[in-house]
Amino acid sequence: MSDPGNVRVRFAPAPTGYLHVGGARTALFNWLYARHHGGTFVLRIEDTDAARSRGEWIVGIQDTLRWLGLDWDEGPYLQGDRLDRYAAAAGRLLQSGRAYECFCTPEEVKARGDAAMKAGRPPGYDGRCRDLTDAQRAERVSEGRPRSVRFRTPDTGVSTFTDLVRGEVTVEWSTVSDFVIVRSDSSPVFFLANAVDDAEMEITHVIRGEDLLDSTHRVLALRNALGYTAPLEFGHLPLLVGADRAKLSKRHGAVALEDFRDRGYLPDALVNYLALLGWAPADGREVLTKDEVVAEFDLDRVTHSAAFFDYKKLDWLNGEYIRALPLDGLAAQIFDAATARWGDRVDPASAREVARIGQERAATITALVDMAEFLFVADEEFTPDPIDWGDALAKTERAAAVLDAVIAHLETCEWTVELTDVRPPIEALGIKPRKVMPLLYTAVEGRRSGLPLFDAIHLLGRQRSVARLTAARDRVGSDPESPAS
RNA sequence: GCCCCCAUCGUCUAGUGGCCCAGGACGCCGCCCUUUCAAGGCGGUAACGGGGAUUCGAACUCCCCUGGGGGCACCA
Repeated sequence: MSDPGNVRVRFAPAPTGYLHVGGARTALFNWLYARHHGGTFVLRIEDTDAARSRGEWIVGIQDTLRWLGLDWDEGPYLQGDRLDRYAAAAGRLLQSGRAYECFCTPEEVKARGDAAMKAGRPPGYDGRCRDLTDAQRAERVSEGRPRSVRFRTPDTGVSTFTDLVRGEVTVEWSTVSDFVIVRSDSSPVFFLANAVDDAEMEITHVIRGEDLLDSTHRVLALRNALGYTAPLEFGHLPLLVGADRAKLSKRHGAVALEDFRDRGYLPDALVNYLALLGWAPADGREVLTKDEVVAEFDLDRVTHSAAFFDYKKLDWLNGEYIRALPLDGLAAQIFDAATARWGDRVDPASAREVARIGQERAATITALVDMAEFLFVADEEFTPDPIDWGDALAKTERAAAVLDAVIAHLETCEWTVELTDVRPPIEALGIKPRKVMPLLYTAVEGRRSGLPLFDAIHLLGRQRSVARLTAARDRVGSDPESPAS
């Protein structure tokens, strides 16, 4: 649109776990950037860490992206299929002297790094193998020492690049130590594979988390050493943080996207919410369709500071989406979710009624299904929440009389929603209906809140409703008289 | 420890020198509506971290401090 060039972006997750909100947000922003600019969205799986990568995660990540509606135009490319390219690139770097063989073990490097840090020096690689002679190298090889390849970073000067969201970022090369690009088992490390792939896949814009900001200098140096000259721009997104303001990670409150699906969130609502984390449209709208976000999205409106994932706001937004859903669609979702829980006790017509009656009141699909539990659960398994029941009973005067009156009414009334309104018989006792509602809700629906009571009773049917109220009446009777009266 | 990034209501944000004694949204509080609870309507509470500098004038520019975060792996 505003940039008709051939934008090519990629989402490049490591298949070392499920996709969490941070990763999903990165994927989304890449997708948005591609769609806004009419570009190409590439999916690339960075599985160069064989020890941690798992095939099932490769599948899981794709499932999640599909669920969110983030379709990719190319890929998934697996780095595991491209190892020869990385080896060739490493060979070139070795050849040109931009990289060198390193015979230090990870343990040695770590130990020396720790010692350096204690002594107040930078903990990075100390350059021990930087300038080995041929003879020294031969000696180490003959000793059978492990051999990795390290990239030689410049000794002096500065590295500067212009970040699309943050502006100019500069670092002194003296603070960037040499880093491994090929492991001693000859597998490539992230930096190498990343640089090679971004070049060969003709990526034009790298959009990723701010935790990768510092590594950009290394990637740029690598690209340079490899002779890649095509322009590549970077944009670093603010991190998503937990309640403690620390980066979200799997062991730190990061929730798998699948959990959102299981908990009844709508993908469009989640996408909408995620888009608002670090970005806002110029006009301040909060509820936006994907197309609207695509139309407005660009990196120059991405914010700079970390954002906290606020479930309260997501709940509100998800509720907006549920309320906006066509009844048929909501009914189908309720039916599916309820069937998953109660099997063939669930019928489409009832599910549709639940959807119709509950649509206005639920924040999530799951919450709505929970409201239908009283209806679909087997009668012998129906147990009112003991806490709700106790609270309601304690606050209800003349509970026994109320229940008797309601039961009598329901046993004889015509079975319409209008007539399952149980207020008249309660009023006839000289009691305000609102005072006894919690008790009746709990008796019929098992909890103090849920679907509107008269609809619930009507849906449940005369026999089941009366049975539950009678059971409640029995419980009251066994109490040593209504406590509050 | 060193390097980098960041800094507006509790939270997500608008704001790019005067329109801002700072706007919106979520949350929270109150009222209304009402079949308890929600939803909805109305109203309210609440922020430019501190100090300098530039300027007739700073939330917006610069510097310092403070605070927060990230990075410094044969993880990505």
